[in-house]
Amino acid sequence: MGKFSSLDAKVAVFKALAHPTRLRIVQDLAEGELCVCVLLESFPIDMSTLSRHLSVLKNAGVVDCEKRGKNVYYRLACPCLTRIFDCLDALDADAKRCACGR
Amino acid sequence: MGKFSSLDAKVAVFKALAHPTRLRIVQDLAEGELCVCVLLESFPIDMSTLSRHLSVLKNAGVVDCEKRGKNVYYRLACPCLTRIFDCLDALDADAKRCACGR
DNA sequence: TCTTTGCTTGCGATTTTAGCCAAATATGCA
DNA sequence: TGCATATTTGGCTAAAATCGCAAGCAAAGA
Repeated sequence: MGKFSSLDAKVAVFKALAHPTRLRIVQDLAEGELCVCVLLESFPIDMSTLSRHLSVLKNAGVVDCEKRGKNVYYRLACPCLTRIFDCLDALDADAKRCACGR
Repeated sequence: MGKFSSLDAKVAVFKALAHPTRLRIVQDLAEGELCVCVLLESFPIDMSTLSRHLSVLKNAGVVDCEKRGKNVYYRLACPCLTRIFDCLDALDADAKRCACGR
């Protein structure tokens, strides 16, 4: 049984992505791993709030983290997750790739 | 500008999918359009609740609806949306398709 | 050991979402 | 026109999510 095979696991992934800050975090992490303090520079929010967003993403299986020295580095659990964005972008960018022709 | 190009539009899509009932509705509609009364048979919830879930999906641009006679028929706004599920399923079913090798 | 830095967690206040019931609306049929 | 059916909307309450502040904790360095 895969990580995202159950309905609830999928719901958790979508719920994790269903917040502007978390979605931007995921987009940032698509470029490569980042530590919390670096992420914090991109977001005008309290570090505790950022930390909670990261834990939502982690619990959903969207990201992993690793502590190295004083810092905690977050990365996408699977880079393939960005394909989800590709799906949406494809609908915008290239109607021909969309089977329904819209 | 496509329908899902902005961050907020993407968030709305994920938010719409971030509920077990709505996710199952989308899965059901992937097979083809259905009217509210038929959908209702699949879910042990109040019709008013179902109607609200459908309006969340509609406002996010995930589904469209059309009234024909006494019934309202819902369908996926774009069948391609099911590619989002394919993305997740691919991670479970076929590790080779996943660039990160997990 | 003591202090600083980086991050997480407990908590309370506020906002958002979900659910049901009841009322409103719209269509079709008698 | 009047009634039944199908769906949506208003109003309410309960539950969940969000946020910042303050406190806790672990690793690093003085």
